[in-house]
Amino acid sequence: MLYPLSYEGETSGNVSVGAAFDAIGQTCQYMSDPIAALIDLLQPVFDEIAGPDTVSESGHPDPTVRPSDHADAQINGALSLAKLLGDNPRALAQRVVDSGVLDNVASSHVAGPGFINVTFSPQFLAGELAAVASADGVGLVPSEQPLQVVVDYSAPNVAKEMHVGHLRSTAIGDSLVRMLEACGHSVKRENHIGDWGTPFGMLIEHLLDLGEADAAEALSLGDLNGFYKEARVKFDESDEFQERSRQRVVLLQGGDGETLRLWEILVGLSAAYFNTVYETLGVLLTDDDLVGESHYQPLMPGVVDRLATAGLLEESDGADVVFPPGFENREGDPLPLIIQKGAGGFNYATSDLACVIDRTERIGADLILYVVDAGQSQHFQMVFAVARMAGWLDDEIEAVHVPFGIVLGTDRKRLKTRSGEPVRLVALLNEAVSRADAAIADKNPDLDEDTRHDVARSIGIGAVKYADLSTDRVKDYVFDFDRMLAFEGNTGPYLQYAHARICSIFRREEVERAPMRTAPIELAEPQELALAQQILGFPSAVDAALESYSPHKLCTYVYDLATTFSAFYEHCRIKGSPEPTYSSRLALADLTARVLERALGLLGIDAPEQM
RNA sequence: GCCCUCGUAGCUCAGUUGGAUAGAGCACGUCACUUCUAAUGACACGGUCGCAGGUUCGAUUCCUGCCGAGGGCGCCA
Repeated sequence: MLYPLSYEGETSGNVSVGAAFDAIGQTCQYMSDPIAALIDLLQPVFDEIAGPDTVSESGHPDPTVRPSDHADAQINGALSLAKLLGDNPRALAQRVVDSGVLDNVASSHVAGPGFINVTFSPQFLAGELAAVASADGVGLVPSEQPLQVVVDYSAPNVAKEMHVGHLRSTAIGDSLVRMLEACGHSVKRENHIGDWGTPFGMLIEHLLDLGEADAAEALSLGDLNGFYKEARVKFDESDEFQERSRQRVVLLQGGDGETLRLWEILVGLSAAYFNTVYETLGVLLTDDDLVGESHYQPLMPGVVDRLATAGLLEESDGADVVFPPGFENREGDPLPLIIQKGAGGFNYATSDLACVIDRTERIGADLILYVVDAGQSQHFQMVFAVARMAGWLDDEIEAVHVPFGIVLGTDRKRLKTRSGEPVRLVALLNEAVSRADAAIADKNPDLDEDTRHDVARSIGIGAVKYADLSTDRVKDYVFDFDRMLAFEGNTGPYLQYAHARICSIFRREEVERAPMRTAPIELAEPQELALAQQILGFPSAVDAALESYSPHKLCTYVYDLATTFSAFYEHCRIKGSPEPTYSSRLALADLTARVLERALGLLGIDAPEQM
C-alpha cells in the first residue's frame, strides 16, 4: 500500500510501503476490511514459523491473502514459505490453522497443495459493519501520515478550444485529487494552462485588429477555435502581420505594459470559458488553481544557472543542454534535454524543470503527479532524470507521470469531426446531457421538467466521466454514446440507478435512513454475507486505486458493489420481513447507498436520489 | 533503426503484483413482471490469454525472441 490509510474500527494502525518513502511495515490490529484484518492476524504467525533468522534475511513472509472462489478468502502464503524453508506446504498450512489466531473471526481449513480457505464468521462481519455504519466515512478515514501532493492536470491552451484530450486529463486528475483528499493528504491542484509562447504575438495582434470589444465578444461566445484560426491564417498569408506578431512576442517577453494588458484580456476571457466547461463537468478546478506557463518564466534563468553551477550544462549545436544517461536519438547518439535554445529562448523542458523546483522548494511537495497523455512519456522521463541529477528530486520527493491513452471513435480511430478536427468538448457534453434527458423522459415520464433536467445533467456528465475513468487509463478507449449511456452493464447510469433505487426503498417504506445506522445487523443469507464483505472492502479499493493512480479500480469496485447489492435485493426481501431482519436489511441498504454515493463522489460523479 | 505502451470471448473491458476451473457487460438464445423501480435478475452460449521458448510446485502475470497496433526519437508546446 503506497498510501498509509487507517481504517475505522476499534483500533487503527497502518500498513505503509511507499515508493518514495521507506517501508514502515507497521501493521494494524483491526481494519474494516476483513481481508486486511486477516493479514494483521496472520503476520505474527508467519513470522514465527519462518523464524527470526529467515525474517532478518528475507523480510516478513507475505501471508498472501486473496479473495477466493472457494471460500470468502484464501491464504496462499504457506506455499511460498514452505518453499523458502524447504518444508511441507500442507503441514505448514495446518500449523497456521492450528495456531488458532483466526478462530475469533473465521473458520479455516487446508485445501489443495497448501491453500488455506477462510470463511468469515457472521458475527465478526456484523461487528465490523456496525463500526463502519456509525461513522461518517463509511470506512474511510484520513491518513495519519499525510503527504503534500501536487497534481498537474487539465492544462488547456489559451485561445484554443478544449477537446477530448482535455477531458481525460481533467476527469482523471479530478478523481485522483478527490481520492487523495479523502485519504487526508494535502493536495495542491495546478492547472498548467498554455498561456505563454510565440503564438501570443499573433493572437494579440489579431485582438488589436478586431478591436478589443469585438474580440472580447468573439471569445466570450466560446468560439475560441475560430479566433485562433483567423489569427493563424493571417500569420501564414501576411508577411506584415507575421512581422508585427514577432515584434509583439518580443514586447510580451520584455514585459511591455500595454502588451501585458492585452495578453491578460486573452487569458482572462479564456479562463472564463474554461470555468464554464469545468462547471458543466463538475470538477474542482477554479481560478485559484491556474498556474500557467507564464508563471514559470521568471524562474527560467535560475534553472539555467543552477544546472550550470552543478556542472550539468553542456553546449551542443549552439544550445545549452543536459545529457541524461540512457537516452539516445535516431542515430544512436546521446539525446539531450534542451534547456536554452541557440537563439536564447527557453522551451518547455526548462519550464517543466522550473515547475519541479517551484513545487518542491516553494510548495514543499512530497509527491508530484502529472496527468498528461502517454505521448509525453519520454519527455517526462528525461525531465525527471535531469531533476534527479540536479538533486531537485530524490528518494524523499517523487515525481510521477500519470499517462493516459487517446480517445477513439467507434471506428477505432482517433476521435475527430468529419472535417478532421478535434471534437469540441462542450459539444460532446451537451449531446450526452440531451441524450440522457431523452432517456429519462422516456423511462420516467412522471418526473417534472426541472428535476428531469437536473437529473439528465448528472447522468449525461456522469456517463461521460465514468466511461473515461472505468478502463485502464493507459489504454486508448472508445467513445460511444450508446454504450456509456446504457442503463445496463458497467456504466455511470447503472450505478446512479442502483443508488437511486435504494433511496426509493426508503421513500416507499417511509423510513428515515439515519436511525438505520445504529440498527443491529444480522447476517444469515449468503447474499447478506457477500454484501457485507463487499461494503467493508471500500477503503481497500480506494487504496488500490491510489496505489497505481488508477481510478478504474475504484470503478470496478463500485460496479461489483452494485451487482452484489442486486443479488441481495433479489433474494433477501425487505418489505414485510419481520424484525429484526427488516431493520437489519434496511441498514445494509442504507450503508450500500452511502458507499455508492461516496465512491461515485470520489470519481467526481453525482448520485441523484431519484431518476 | 532504437525506445515506450498495448495485444484476454464476435464487440467493449476487468483480472488485486506468481495461485486452484481466466471473469463481467453488450450482442445472440431461454426463463422470470398485477410483486420493495423488469431501467436491476437468473440460466445458456462464447477462450490456443498475439506466437514460440525460458524461469518453478504453479505463468494471463516475471525474463528472452519474434508478429501485430499505436506513440516517441535536438532547438514546437
